[in-house]
Amino acid sequence: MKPKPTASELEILQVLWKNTQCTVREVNEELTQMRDSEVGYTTTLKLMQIMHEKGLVERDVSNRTHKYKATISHENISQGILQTLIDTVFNGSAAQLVMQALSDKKSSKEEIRKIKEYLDQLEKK
Amino acid sequence: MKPKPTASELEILQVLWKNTQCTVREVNEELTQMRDSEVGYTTTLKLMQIMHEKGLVERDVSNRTHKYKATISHENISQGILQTLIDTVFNGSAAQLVMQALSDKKSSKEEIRKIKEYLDQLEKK
DNA sequence: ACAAGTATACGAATGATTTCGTATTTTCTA
DNA sequence: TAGAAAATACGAAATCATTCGTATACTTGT
Repeated sequence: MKPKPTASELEILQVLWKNTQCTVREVNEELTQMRDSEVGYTTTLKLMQIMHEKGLVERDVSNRTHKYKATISHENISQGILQTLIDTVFNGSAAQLVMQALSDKKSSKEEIRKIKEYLDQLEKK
Repeated sequence: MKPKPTASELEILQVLWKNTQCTVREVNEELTQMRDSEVGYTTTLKLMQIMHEKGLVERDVSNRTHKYKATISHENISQGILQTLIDTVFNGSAAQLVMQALSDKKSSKEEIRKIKEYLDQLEKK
């Protein structure tokens, strides 16, 4: 089974999800921008190599400059993370997590409306 | 400021939140049960001592067998975790997290109704 | 063709978290 | 009251994640 990505790996996946396909340099530059600070190029490279070993990314090696793609979807990963969170922190109740997530939030009317719509759809099924 | 609990520390907080007050042994036994495997007693002890240094728990030392309590609420911690998650994985949108959390779930009618009610209240404000 | 620039590979330092062994003290019980 | 059982303290090993330095190879422009 594919191992859970670590925090740094998740950051990289973030970039890959946005761009479909990336070189190490592209990822490295995005990363440097995301954090406030410079990230060593070889640091990013190494991480992406490790992610490749773990099967979290695949790469096209046909050119000198390798191209990387995520092998798992955002949905997949975030579903896993949420499930873990629900199990370990919210006592198994998705509803509890949802309400907590919305509690302090100044969620816009717009957002709330969207969520309600979504719930209506769910109920139909 | 109080530091974010690590994964293991969170597990221990879990137990403390359920029981209000615990001895190391009680926590250790719960832990052993939660995971499938034996956890060394001194391992649990050490972790709880570290948590004490960090201010994540307080303890009553008046008896030989110390009693531990969490100093932070479940709400506090889970709010922080959710916020981080929203920022790093859900593009800043609480709504996105919420919908994902409910997506694959066979949330009961009952749960959905509760959430809707909650949303209504939110809108009023 | 060579110097500068850019790529990968990889080992190893650093740092943080987790686990455990051992010493010491206290309590209980036969 | 002596010995077994159970508790704390603490240092340090083991593990895991992150960062970086260096070697080496390929590409390009002059």
